[in-house]
Amino acid sequence: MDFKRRNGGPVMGGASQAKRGKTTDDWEDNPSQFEEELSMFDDMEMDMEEMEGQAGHDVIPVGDLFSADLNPRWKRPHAPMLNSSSDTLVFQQIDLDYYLGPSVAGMPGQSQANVPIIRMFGVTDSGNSVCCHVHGFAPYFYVPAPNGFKPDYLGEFKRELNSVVLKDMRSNKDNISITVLAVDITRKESMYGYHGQRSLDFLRITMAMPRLIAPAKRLLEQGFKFGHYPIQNYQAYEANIDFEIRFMVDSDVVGCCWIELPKGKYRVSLCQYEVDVGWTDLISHPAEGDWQRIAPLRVLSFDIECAGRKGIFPEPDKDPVIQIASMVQRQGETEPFIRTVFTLQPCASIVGSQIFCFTQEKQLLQSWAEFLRTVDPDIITGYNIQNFDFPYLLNRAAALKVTYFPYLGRMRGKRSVLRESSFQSKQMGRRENKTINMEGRVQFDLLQVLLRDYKLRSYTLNAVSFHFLQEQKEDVQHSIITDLQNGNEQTRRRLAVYCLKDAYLPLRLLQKLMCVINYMEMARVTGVPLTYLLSRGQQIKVVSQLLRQAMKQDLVMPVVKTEIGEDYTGATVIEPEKGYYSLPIATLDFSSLYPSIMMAHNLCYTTLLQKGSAEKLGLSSEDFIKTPTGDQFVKSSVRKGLLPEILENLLAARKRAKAELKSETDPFKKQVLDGRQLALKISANSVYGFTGAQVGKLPCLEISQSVTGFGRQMIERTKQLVESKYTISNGCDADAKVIYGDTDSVMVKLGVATVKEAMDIGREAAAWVSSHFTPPIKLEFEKVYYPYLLINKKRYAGLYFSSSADTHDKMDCKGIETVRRDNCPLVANLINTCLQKILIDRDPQGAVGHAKEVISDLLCNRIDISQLVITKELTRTAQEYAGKQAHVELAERIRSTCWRTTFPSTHSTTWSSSLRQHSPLPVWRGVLSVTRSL
DNA sequence: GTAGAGGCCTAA
DNA sequence: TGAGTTAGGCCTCTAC
Repeated sequence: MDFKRRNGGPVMGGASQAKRGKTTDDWEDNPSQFEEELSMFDDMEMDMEEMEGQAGHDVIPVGDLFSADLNPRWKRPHAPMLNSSSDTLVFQQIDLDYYLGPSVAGMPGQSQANVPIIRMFGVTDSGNSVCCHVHGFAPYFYVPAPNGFKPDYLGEFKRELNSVVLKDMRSNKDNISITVLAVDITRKESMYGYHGQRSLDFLRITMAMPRLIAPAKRLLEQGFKFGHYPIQNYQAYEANIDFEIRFMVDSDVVGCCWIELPKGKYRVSLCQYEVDVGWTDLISHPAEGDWQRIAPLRVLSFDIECAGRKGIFPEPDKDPVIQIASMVQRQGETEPFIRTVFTLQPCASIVGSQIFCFTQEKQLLQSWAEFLRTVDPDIITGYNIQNFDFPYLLNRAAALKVTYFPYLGRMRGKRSVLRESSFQSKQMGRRENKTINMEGRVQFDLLQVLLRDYKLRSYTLNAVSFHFLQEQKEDVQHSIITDLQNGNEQTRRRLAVYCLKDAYLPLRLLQKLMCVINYMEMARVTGVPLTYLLSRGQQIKVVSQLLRQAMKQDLVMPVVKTEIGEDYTGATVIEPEKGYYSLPIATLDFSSLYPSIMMAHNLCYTTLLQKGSAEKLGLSSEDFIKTPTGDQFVKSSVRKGLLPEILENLLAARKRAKAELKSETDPFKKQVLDGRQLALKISANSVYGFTGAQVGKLPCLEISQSVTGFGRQMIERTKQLVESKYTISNGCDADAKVIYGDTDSVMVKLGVATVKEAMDIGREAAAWVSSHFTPPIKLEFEKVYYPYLLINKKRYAGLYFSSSADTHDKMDCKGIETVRRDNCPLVANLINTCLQKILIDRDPQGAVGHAKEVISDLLCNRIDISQLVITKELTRTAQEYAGKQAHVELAERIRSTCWRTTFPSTHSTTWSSSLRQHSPLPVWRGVLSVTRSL
C-alpha cells in the first residue's frame, strides 16, 4: 500500500550546486560527447537551415537578433485567419485562470463595472497559441433557506445581504455598487450524512466577484437578519471553492482537455487567436479516443550563469548574469529545435547552437526576454528555475533597470512580479518559496517535480542526471566560472557548453520521466488545472472529483471549520517472528486495500448515519452496517455513496487504460496511457487520506477510522484463515505460519521447500481467502521471498521471486539502512554487501568478514571522505555557509558530520577505544549479531 | 546509565 | 488561506 512521500528538506540546485567528491568522478564523461550530440542536431537540420537562411550564422551579431528572416523558427507557425462565423476553433487548454476586467458588449453576464473573466490558454493542433476569454460565469455559494422561506423573500434577502457586504468593505477601490448579483432558490441536499434523501430549499447566492464570497459567507455565518426573520446563523456550502475549479466543474472542463468553440459563438479580437466566448457556448471534450491527443506544445528549458565573487553566493544586486542558454522542443518530438546561448562578451562558436554575444548585460537580459516572448513557450522548465534562475533574472533586471524585462507571461503589458512566501508547518518545517506570475505559461521546474515524485539521496542536477540518464553535467567547477568569463572566447565557449548542457538535461529528464504526459493525465483524471499539480496539494484533486460527482445528484458540500481532535487508530503491524528463513516465504497482499474497503462497504459522507439517525429515519438493521469502530453507514441498496462511485470510476478507467495499453502499438500513445493508469491509481489511493485529513476541506474521521478498522479486522482474519487451512492435519507438509504482516500484507511460512510450491499454494490461498470477503476486496499472491531476513517491524530483506520460480528478480530491502537517506554511503554500502553475502551467497561468515574489513579500513583512514558524507546533511551545511567565506570552517563542519553519522555517540578523538568498548554503529552491531546467529 | 521526548525517515 | 493518513524503528539530546 503506498502513499506519496512528503517533500524533502532544503536543497540546492541550479547554478548553486556543490561539486561531488573526488572518488565519484570515475564515471566522468568526455565533455566532447555532448558537443558531438549538439553537432548531430545541426547535421540533421542542415537542409532546413539552408532553406531558412540560417546556415553559416553560428555567432550572430546582436543587431540582427530579431530579424524575422534570420530566426524564422523562433516564432510559432503562421496562424491562418479565423472567421468566427464559418470556422470552429479547437484547442487543447493547458492553463486556466481568471481576471477582473471590463465586460465585453455582446457577451453574457453583468455589463456594469469590472467582471470576473475566465481565461483559458491553449494550443491548436497546428501549433498556434490561443487565449480564450470566457464571459458570463459568476461565483456563487449556497446556504440553507430559513424555515418557511418563500420566493417572495428573495429580493429582500438579496438587498439586505448586498448592503451588509458593502458596509463590510473597508475600501471600495473598484467602486462596486452591486455585490450580490442574484439569489435563487433551489432544491439541494447536503452531502454530509445520510438523512433520507430529503432535498431541502437552498439559497444559491451569486456574487459579483470571487473575493466577495468570503465576506458574504462570514457575515451570513456570524448572524444575518433580513425582512421579518430574526437574526440567524447560516451554514455556508461550497463557499471555499476556487473560482477556477468552480468554473471547470460547472462547465465540465478538466485540466488539459480539448475545447471547441462552435462557429458563430465566439469572436476574434487580437493576434494569434485571442477570442471571446460565452461560458455556456464552449464545448469541452472528455479526454477519450481522439481527444486524448496532446497539442504540439512548446517547451523551453533554460539555465543561467552568474559571475559570483570568490566563495560568495551570487547576489543579483552585485553579480552579473553572464550567460543564458535556452533549448526549445515541441512536446512529442525527440530533439530541441532551438538551441541558443546568450553570452556577455564574445564567445567562440559551438556547432549545433546559435550564440548571441553582447557587450552590455542590460542588452543581454532585454534580448533574452524578447527571445522568450518570441518563442512564446507553453511550458517553461529548467532546474530550480522557480527559486533561483527566475528570481535572479528578475532581481538583476530590476537592479540594472531593464524596463522591458519583467513581462514574461502571455498577456501584453502584464508585469511578472516576484513574490516570496514562506510558510511554516510542523510537518514540513520552514519552507521558503518564490513565485512569479507568468500568465498562460506553465512553469514546470524539474527540481520541484523530482522533490514531489521521487525519493532520492541527492537532488543536484548532476546526481539526478546520473541516476536517471547515466549522464552528467559538463565538468566545470562552480568556483572557476568567473575565471572562465574573464578569460577569452575559448574559455567562455567552454562555459557556454556547460550552460547549454544544463539547459538540455532538464529536457532530457522531462522526456525520460514522461513528466509532462503524466502530469497532463493527472490533470485530466482529477479535473484540476495543470499548474495546480505543482503548486497545490493532494486535497484539491479529491475536491474537484467530489464536486463533479456531487453535482449530478444535486448534493452540496458544506464548509467545515477545521478543529483538530485526536488521532485515530491506523493499521495493524503483526508482531514479526524475527529471524533468518532459509525457506520460501509467500507474500499475500490486498490490492488497493483502502479503496476496496470503501467500495465494499459503501463508506461515504452521503451514507454516514450520524448518531440517532437510524432510529429517526426508521431504518431497519438490513438497511445499514455497523463498522468495527461502531460507525454506521447505509448500504448501497439505500443509497450509493459518492466516494465509492468515484473510486469505481477511477478503477474502471484504470482497467480500460491498461487494456488499451496492451493493444496499443504507437509508443507515444502508449506513454500517454501508462501515465493515465498511473494517475488513476494514485488518485484512488488519495481518497482515503482526504477523509482523514483533519486540517482539510472535508474531514470525516468516521470514514477513515472505519476504513482502518476494517483493515485491521481483515489482516487478522487473513492470518487466522491461512493458519487454520494449511495445516498438517489438513494434509499439508507443515503447519503454515504467518511470520509477519503490515497493513495489507501477510508473509506466510508454508513449510514447503521450493519457490514453485510456495507460489502455487500462495495463489490458491489468496483466492480462497478472497472468497471470505466482500467484493471488490481481493487478496492476491504477489511474491515469494527466498531466503528471507526479518529484522524487525518494517525492517526486512529477501530475494524477490515473482516472474519466475527459478531466478530472483531482485534483492528487496525494506526499511533497512540501505534504503534510508539519513545514512552515509559507507553504511549503506556495507549493509548492502553484507545482505548480499547473507542472502545471495548464503555466506554469513563472509558478511562478518566484510564488515570487519570495512571497520579496519575506517580505523586506518583508508575510506574516502565522500563515503562518509550524507548528501542531505552536506547540502544543508553548505547552504548554511553559502555566501560566507568560511572554507576552513566548512571543511571542519563536514568532517564532524562524517564522524557523527558514522560513529554515533562517539567523539572523533576517542573513537578508537570507544569502538572496542561500545561496538559503535548499532546498525553494524545488528548485522553482526544476525550473522553470528546463523 | 537510562527513561523519555523529539527528529528523521520509512512501510504501507 | 495552503497543508492526504498512522505505525514504528532507531538515532540524538536532555534530565535525573
